[in-house]
Amino acid sequence: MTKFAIRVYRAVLSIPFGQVRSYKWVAQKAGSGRAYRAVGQVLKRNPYPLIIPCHRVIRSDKEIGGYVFGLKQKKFLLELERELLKCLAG
DNA sequence: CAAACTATTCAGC
DNA sequence: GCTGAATAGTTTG
Repeated sequence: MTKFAIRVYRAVLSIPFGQVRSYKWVAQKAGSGRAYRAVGQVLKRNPYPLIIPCHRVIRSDKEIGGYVFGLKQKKFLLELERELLKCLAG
């Protein structure tokens, strides 16, 4: 657990429901906008991949980077949140 | 401290 | 659309 990791977790947890951010975004909030690589590292090695919405973090190209449980799950969660958002919002 | 690793991103063709 | 180069932090020896 490092300061950078904590910052990354806070940034990721700050992502609203149904929303997605890029690693660069998280890295910037974490402190260094050029540590997107480290962000991925910290995310993949995060102590609690469940309490952290790491599935809301995707590549800048809108591409799925990776996921602890599998890319399919990540995509599924993203689509699920969008669908749920539509049901809740409108 | 140094080397290796990484769920990325930008630039050139 | 693909290939090559660059950045910053964690991890391991």
